[in-house]
Amino acid sequence: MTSIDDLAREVGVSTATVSRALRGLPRVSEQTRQRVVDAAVRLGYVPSASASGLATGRTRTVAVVVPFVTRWFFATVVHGAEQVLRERGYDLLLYNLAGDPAARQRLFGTGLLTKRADAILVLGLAPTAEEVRQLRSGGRPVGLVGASVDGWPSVQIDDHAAARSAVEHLLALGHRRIAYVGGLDDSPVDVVVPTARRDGYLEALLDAGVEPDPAYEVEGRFTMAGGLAAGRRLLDLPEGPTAVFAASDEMAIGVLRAAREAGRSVPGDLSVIGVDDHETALFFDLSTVRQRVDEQGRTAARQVLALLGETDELVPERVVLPTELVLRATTGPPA
Amino acid sequence: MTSIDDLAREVGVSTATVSRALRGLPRVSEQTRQRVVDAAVRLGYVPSASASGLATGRTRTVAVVVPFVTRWFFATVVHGAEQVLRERGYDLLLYNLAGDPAARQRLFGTGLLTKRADAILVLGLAPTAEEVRQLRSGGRPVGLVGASVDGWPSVQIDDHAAARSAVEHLLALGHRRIAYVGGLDDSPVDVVVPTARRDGYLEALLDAGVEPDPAYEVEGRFTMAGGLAAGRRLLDLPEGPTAVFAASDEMAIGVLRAAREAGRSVPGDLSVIGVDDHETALFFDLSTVRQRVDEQGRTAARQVLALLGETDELVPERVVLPTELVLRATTGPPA
DNA sequence: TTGAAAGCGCTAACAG
DNA sequence: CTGTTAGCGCTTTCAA
Repeated sequence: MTSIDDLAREVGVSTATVSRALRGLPRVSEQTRQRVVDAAVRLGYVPSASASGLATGRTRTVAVVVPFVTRWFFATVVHGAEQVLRERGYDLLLYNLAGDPAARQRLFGTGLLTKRADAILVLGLAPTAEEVRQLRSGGRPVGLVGASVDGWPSVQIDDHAAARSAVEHLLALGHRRIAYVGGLDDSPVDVVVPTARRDGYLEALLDAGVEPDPAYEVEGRFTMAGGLAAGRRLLDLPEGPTAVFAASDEMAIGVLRAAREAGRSVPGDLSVIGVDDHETALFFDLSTVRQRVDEQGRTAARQVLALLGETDELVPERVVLPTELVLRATTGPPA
Repeated sequence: MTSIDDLAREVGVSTATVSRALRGLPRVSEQTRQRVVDAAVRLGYVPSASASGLATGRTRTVAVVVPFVTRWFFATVVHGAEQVLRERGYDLLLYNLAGDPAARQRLFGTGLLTKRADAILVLGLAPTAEEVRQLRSGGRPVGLVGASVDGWPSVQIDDHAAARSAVEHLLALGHRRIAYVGGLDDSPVDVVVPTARRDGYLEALLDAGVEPDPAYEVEGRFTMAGGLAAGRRLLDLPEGPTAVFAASDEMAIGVLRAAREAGRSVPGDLSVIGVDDHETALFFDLSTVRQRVDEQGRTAARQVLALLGETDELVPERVVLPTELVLRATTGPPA
């Protein structure tokens, strides 16, 4: 492992000069810079992140906290964020809660994140007041995806409007018995998104003069399996819905499966619409509300980089990305 | 940010004692340890990773290199690895190649990884001889998932056998015109897995006395979209296959879609089988060859941790995890 | 334009 | 059982 000293000795300059040369700072002659760079390549020199981190107090690392890496949505946001971070030479430290509340507490409760990263990106989590306090005390920029907190940058879609547009589509088709499959549970995650989508659903119904039926609100845990279970429950109802709005495509796909199991035709007997435009939605011909997922990651990364002074771009503090109704084959008029 | 000095002063001991106490080293009285720990909690002390990294030469971080985070398979392996790393107090640095060959070269070519992490996990990539040399020169443990290199720990399935079992199933059903959808392209990734699966496919055919037809080998890029395109091509053939073995479930799902588009019934007109037992496979009733994906991540993590001296477990150097034929509704006898 | 030197916060001998 | 001390490999004044 060649160190800056080796390199300095090799070139015959001081370590200070090497440091300046390699980081493109002024006050180094073009000629020396060239010699330093050449030698660095020749010796395969790579600066120690620990050493420069210790000296500068910055690690050139961003911590990304995600509820579940295995979910397409979060993986895609991570992908987007990674790309722009990498461009600026930042590394990405991944913290996967995997649905474990203890992990969440450990992570936010201790100053861990703050010590290890220059900035923190929190995905799909609405930090509690206490967590906000703890994160704030760390003094590092924090960016949010899918939630927002005063004074912090955030990226999200208008969940309320997205839900409304889906439900309004179903209403326009003539449906009145419309169910909602979402995540209302007390899982460690996703507390704000499902709530907003449910509110949008309820509001659209009320505006259309349709009385919401509590039996039509079912837990789907944001997974296909959860959607399947939810779909079964709904189809077992004495007077079941003619249409289902699922707060995510994965749940919608589960509902589709339940319909098939029950021998109901889609959209003849049951219309189904989701949210996301998940990779698989196309393959199920699923109607959905599309959102640009990797763009959310990219934007969030840009926001914190801006706060770190890494870019001159003006990145708005609170970004709300548009959604788009995508009609495919799973929605149609009721029988 | 309270430092070890602050803490030492607070408790009235030396920094050395604080360091020992907090790391659970011997040669500290239980009483002092308690006082140190209490004070640490009270002051919210968290050691600086940069400082201890610099002092020890170890960062308590593992770098994980993945071709595509957004693919379910890799996200799931990362999830598995993350869990066991976290247990031992290791952080995970994520490097997503996202299919960019330049990124791959930058990553392996410079000593970056080696400097930043105590160990490296490479997923779904068969390192070139040059890359092996470079990684080896870093002197850090390297673990592989989905490939293997002499002297390095690895976890994989027997791709050859997995493919054979799928194809033998199709043969047993009476199919003779069996196509292969895989990844044969020169993408930066997956060079070994698709090849092994294709070989298994060919061998199974030959053993059964079936002459392989080159027109039946189609590129699917390991994506649903690629599988769709592949399926279309196969179904357009004058004398198309009666069965398709896709090297991944995602491609198999694409083929299913192509069949539906073309009005072919599955498995009546076309049988389809994949590999993975992807989350979505159940929902498509897809026959497949199941592999335990997160277990691959867990095992790989354990292997490098063992090499780092973090565990007493005996972890075999080369692990081959079993696969299992899962028969659902997309395979049946030819018409 | 360059160099000397003092840290950054922690660990690891070595003494005591 | 505890403290002193010398680094780890960089960055950053301050001088030259």
